[in-house]
Amino acid sequence: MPHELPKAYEPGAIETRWAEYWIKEKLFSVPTPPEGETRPVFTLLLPPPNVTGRLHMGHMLNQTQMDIIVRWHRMRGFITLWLPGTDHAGIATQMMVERQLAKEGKNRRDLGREKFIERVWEWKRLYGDAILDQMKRLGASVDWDREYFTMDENLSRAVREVFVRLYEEGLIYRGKYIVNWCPRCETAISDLEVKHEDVAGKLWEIRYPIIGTNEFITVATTRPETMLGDTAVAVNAKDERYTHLHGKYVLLPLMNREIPIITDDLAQPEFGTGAVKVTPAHDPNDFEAGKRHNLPQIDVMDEHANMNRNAGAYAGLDRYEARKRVLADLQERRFLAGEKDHTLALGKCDRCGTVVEPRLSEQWFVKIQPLARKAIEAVESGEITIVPDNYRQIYLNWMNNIHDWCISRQLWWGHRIPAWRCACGEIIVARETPAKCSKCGGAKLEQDTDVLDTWFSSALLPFTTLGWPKKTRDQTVFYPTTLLVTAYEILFFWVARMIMFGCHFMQGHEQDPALKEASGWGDKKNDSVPFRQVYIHALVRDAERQKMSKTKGNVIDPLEIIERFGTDATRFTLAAMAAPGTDIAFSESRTEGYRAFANKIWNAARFMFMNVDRLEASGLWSMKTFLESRNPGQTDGVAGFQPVNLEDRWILSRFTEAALEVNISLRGYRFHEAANRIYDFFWGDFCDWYLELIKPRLSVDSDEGTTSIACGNLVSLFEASLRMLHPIMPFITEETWYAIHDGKPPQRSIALAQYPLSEKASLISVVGPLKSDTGSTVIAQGRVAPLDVYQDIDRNALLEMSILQDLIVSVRNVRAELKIEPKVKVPIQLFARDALTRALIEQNQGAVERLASVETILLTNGPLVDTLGARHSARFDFLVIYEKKINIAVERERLRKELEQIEKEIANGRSQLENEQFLAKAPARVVEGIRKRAEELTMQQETTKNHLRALGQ
RNA sequence: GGGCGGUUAGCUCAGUUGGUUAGAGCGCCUGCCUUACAAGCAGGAGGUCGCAGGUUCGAGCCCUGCACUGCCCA
Repeated sequence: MPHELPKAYEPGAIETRWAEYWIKEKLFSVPTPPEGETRPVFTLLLPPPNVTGRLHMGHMLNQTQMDIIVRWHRMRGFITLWLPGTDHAGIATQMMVERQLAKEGKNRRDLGREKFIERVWEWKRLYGDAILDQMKRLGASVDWDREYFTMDENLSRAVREVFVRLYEEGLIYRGKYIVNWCPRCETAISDLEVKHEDVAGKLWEIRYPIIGTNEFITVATTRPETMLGDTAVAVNAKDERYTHLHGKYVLLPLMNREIPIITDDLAQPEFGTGAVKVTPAHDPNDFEAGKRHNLPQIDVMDEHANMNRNAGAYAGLDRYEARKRVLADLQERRFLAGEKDHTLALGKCDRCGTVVEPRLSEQWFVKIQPLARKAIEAVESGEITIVPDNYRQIYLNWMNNIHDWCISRQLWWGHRIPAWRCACGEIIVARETPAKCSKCGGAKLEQDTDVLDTWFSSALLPFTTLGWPKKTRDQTVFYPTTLLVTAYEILFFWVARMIMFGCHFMQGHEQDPALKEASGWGDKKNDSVPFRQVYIHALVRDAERQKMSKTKGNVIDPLEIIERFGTDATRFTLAAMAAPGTDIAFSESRTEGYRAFANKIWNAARFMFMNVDRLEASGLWSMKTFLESRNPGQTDGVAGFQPVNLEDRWILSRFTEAALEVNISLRGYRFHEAANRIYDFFWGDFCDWYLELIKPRLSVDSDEGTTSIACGNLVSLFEASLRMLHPIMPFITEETWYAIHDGKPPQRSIALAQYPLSEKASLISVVGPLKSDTGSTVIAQGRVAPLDVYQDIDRNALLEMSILQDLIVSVRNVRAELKIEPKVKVPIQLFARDALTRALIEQNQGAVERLASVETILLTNGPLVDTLGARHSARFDFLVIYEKKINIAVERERLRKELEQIEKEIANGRSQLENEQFLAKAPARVVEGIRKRAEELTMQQETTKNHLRALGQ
């Protein structure tokens, strides 16, 4: 069947078609594996995007990396479950809907709680799946049958269960404390949701008159308006300046309230005047001090950060207006002693940017220490590994300094706290709505109006998505999940909390031992952890390394990039730039380059099909017969390949090296290594050399056997290369793979075929470098592998081919120097220094002639004279026979520069070789290398000198 | 204030326990519409690896200090 492919690759239609096909066919759905299943398991939870979300570059990077790892595991034969879902995102979603209401001139209170929540659900139904639809365009191979939403009934029930259990265990408590309050969102937020920003502010000094004396004590503050709520002045007990004031009282200016001078470490002698005002209701440190000294708490602001009745004359004013008025009044009454510039770290609401107000209020908290202890242990003991490793310390530092977690939010959208208050004052925490009070029996119960922090529910997902609190087969198989891939930003928000909850609620859980062993986790002792590994990826920035943000307007829309360059090229860009631990400065020029790569693959496919079609038409070969004979569905290698010629042996070895290395790179989440390795192999080896070398064998002039072997080799190597590339570029590989199989492949998708050499690669352990003689491959340089892996690499073929390539490139180089017209073929004289090289060149004479535009090769029996157009190397000399038409002056200059370079290196090498210390201490391999290099250089030096002489110098 | 990272070609970045000649993509220069590919092919220029010391036979890599820069935490 003839293949009509357009000359340039057009990804658009192809990609959407396959994306739809994969979903329709449910290729990635994973039913619960039955008892007795022995295949290895790989489980990955998708960090649930917000229902308010639109796909951005961060998602795209995150999902590309997950999809690469997931597809790779699936092709390696793992039962591979990738669980997708979305997060209800309490504050964000509520804000969206409130904004929508505002356009109608309404607010949520106009609607009432119930109506409002209905409205949010409606909004979620309309817009909440937008991001999942966009995900489908990326080709993310998730199990859509298991898609969840954090407010689903089963997940909500699990949230209540967790809350009640923690409450019963004394790990959730309710209390009146200072929390971070956002006056705009009108809710408490956790420490993590406050972002600190250094701003230029003032430090004001205020004089408080001391009762019974003519003295004043001067306090320093950045927030003068809160003085209205002062209930003490603190000095340090060790500060001798104030010793005489211990036990005295001051009269609080503007309020005329008598408040004590207390001694407390809150006051640091070096800061300001050494005396500080104490406002227990408006500062967390003052709050603690207040408790130590039994001070009253006077709250002077309301939930909008406006001054309240307790602020006396200032009631009703906004906090900043109040500050101005307080300062003016203090000034007027001569209480203001000074004003200094001062930079302060201002806390702002992560969500809306409003300056956070420390507020005294009644909230629910998680007592975090007992949970943190287990979470620290899990990471310290290596039961969970974090990649890159430096995040491990960051995690542990945070975990060791953790504070109790405020989990109640004064919102309507979210999981409502399962606590009820009886008229008698009793608080009842229960899984189901209680009918009557457990203490007084009264039926007048009111549920807590607050909802839970969104992260509280998402922290449970690794087990609740697998059916918890029921004990399910899914849990036995898929828990702990294998990996978590996420950005650093949510290491604390989400990752840390999942670890805490996982270790707590899944304590005692055991994964199916056979599956655990098969999956490679047999050495792990703790199956309560939510995942075995965490991979933290970088941030995607714009080309100027700026963080992308809507306000800056530098957001790159991944869908727009996809439209222009294709999903495959975009994915490849992200993979190729994703060196662990480094942020990605996304540049379109790179994507353009990888679109060219896709085009290269496309055209290589065209070349293959062109030959296949031609040979089939002449009855010399049959794709169908060939494919059936090799049974490609059953192999992870290059089945049906017959290495008869040097180029065959060579490309097969290069493929083997590449595939082994790609597997090893993916194992370590080194996506950039894997991507570059495939790129170099496919373009640099396969297209640039192999295709060129086999062209003559594919031509009609060749005999039938030669042709059919060449064509079979071409097809089988191409097919295997597609499988190697598939995790990174799923679309173009699926398209061409289907074309190879004429629409009837052995599996329903290349995604279900086998990954090249993954099993062999898994035998290679990564240890220190064991440099080989040739140093030609990474495999040889850095890894230890059992012999049977090395046996697949034909070292002679690699060496021989490198000699040929060296010859061809050198001749091309000389041709360019001599300005020989590209079309003109020239004869060369060639002397081979050893028998191997001579035989090699004789056997591959045609290749050299064709690829280097050589007319004939005249083999000589002795070294060639040095003259223009000649080259000398360790293995051969050659001379291009051509009338010189070059610019003498330019050539001379070039040679002079070259000579300088050579002599510098010779001097370098000589000084090393004359150094006895070096000879004594350096490994023989290195010394030998330098010696060989020195010989070569001396020869080159001679040649270059001779050339210069020939030019009249 | 505390902690962590970065500084390598014009740009964006690789560089795996120190070892022969520091790489890639894009850009640039020269020449080619060579029957798969001009989104291509062939060739080329371009780097005192932030600065200053030190350890070592040998440093882009290890140590110390400095400069600039980014991020996180308080």
